[in-house]
Amino acid sequence: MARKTTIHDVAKYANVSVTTVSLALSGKGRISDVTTQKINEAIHQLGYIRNKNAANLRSGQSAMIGVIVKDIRDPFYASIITGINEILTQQGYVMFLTQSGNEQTALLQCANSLIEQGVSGIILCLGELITDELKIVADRQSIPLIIAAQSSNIDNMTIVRSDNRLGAKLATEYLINKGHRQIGYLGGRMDSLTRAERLAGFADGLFKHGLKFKAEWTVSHEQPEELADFEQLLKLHPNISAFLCHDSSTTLSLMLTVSKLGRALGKGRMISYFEHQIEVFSFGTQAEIYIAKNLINYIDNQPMEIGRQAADILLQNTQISTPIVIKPELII
Amino acid sequence: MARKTTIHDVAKYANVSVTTVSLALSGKGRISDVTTQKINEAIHQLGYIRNKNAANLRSGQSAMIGVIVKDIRDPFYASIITGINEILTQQGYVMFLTQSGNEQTALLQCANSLIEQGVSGIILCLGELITDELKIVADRQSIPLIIAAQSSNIDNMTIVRSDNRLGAKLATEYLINKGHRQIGYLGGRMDSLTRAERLAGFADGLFKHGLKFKAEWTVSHEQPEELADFEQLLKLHPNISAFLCHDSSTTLSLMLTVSKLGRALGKGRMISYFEHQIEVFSFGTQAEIYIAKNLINYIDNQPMEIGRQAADILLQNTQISTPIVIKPELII
DNA sequence: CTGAAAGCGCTTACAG
DNA sequence: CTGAAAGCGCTTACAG
Repeated sequence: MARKTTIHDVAKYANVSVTTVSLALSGKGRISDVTTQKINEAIHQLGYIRNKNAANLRSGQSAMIGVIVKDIRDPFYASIITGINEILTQQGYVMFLTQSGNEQTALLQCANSLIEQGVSGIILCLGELITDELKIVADRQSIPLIIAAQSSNIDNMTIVRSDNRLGAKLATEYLINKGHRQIGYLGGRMDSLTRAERLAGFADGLFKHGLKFKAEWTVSHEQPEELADFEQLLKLHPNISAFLCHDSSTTLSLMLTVSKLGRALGKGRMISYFEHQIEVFSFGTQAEIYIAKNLINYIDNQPMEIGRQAADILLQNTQISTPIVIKPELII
Repeated sequence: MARKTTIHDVAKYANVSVTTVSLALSGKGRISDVTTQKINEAIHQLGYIRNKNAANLRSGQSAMIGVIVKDIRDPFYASIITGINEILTQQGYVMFLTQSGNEQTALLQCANSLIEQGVSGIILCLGELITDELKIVADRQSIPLIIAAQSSNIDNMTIVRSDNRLGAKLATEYLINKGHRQIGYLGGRMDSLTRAERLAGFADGLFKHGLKFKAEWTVSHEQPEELADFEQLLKLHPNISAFLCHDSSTTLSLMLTVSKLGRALGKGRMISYFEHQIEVFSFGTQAEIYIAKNLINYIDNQPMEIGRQAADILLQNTQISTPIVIKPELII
């Protein structure tokens, strides 16, 4: 291939000026139908593809959004990104994706790299990672930043997040309405903000129906001991008939434990095959496979919707100081 | 903020020419330590961030790679992308990510959008989607294309993929060596190439040990009936003592079925709590939660490695006609 | 090792 | 509705 075809080639081929071609391309000036036809024909014939680098440089705008995610393999983030992508594509934007991992320095490198590319905004999917330095860098370049998260206590930034508390409350009430009186909460790390919010919602639901929150019916997630802990809990409190599970992994562990003890997991519309049926309500995303199989009730935190809203707000360039809280959906 | 700081500001501040700054930035000319110091100081003081759009435009190069993925929520793809990202970041490249879904037109739009941005190569993670048109477009712009996939029968493009056949064979032999003689294969769609390759490997393993492949011990994945089908199979052939499962979703369905029938799932090092223990070997990625919990043996197709290799080859710009086949790893 | 200057491909007032 | 021309911020021969 010789030289790339440029807007000049198109102009010459279509017998118009470059201005006209440029205007037609961006849909700005009012160009006659005939001219538009000629230009399109030329573009097609020449296989012309517009050089956005040049366009961006000249116009000072970019239609590029950066996303920094801690780990795309986390289904919650994967869904957020799908939502972001949906809106960006729809609005003619493209997405730079960088993965930060847990390192603070890597995080800053990601941001720097995105800013060098000229993104006009950055969406952060970092869980509970600290973003103070990031904000300073972005502010200096006056690049808007927005956080998409499960939970957060950051208050000086625009943020879209889940309503963990409401989700837990609704699930708890569902279980209570089905007749469960002894309900436990399994999983999640002790220091997780998300877990704390959910426990609050769990308590909300219990209190509303005159039930008490019992710390001893709660097991946090300590990697190696989990299964043994669950087993002990089930043996110690055989009358617990339902559990809220922090995530799909916890749900699986519970399933294995229950099956090991010769009891069965139940769901409203499923038939029980064992005497002591235990009902589960899990937190999770649709992307998680066995949840998607329609076998377990779960609270969908709507990560795609979180992504969509975050992208929307960023593109509108509105500064919002109170968090946008996305309502969870009970999938029953 | 007034005007963005440019290379000229840096040059003025550091009392050198723009050439010198540019050279120092890209590490090309031999610049004295003193000068480099002055420049770095100026960059720091001014908060200068290089405009890559301008650099790309002028140099005709880009350090941007495009990725088109069918669905990031698929853990296999998510891991591939993590691998790609690792190499790109390491080499100073950035990644545009677009999600195509299943639509052919969306696919072309993604490609077009990436080319407009000036990517210097595109990695395709599209499963078994057809990419002929894509190739034509990319070729015309002389942009290298590379496929990262689970399986593939495309032969005119550079491709990095899993060795499904070997993985299935190794898993089968493992089960046989543990004493299993009646082994089934569950899950996967009938028309899946990946499934076909695995069945071939499954048969390889069986034949090698003088066992026969029995089609009736095989259930393909038909969404609504799966659980019932598994149950029927287990009842009809109670002597099947082990299964290869096509994916983690299938594994879960099997677990539920087994638990429902009052049997137990076993793994070498696990204790069996029921008389009829069934052993499972699943295909999957580390990202899949319950597999990661170390509860089930699985074949890791090394998607991150597939991503790494794909990125590596693309950056080296080498055309490779025979597929790069990544060896799977048995996680036991 | 450094400086002056051309030009990458586009957009955008400005004048017609 | 269209054209000539300046300039976005950088890189890169070229000459010193």
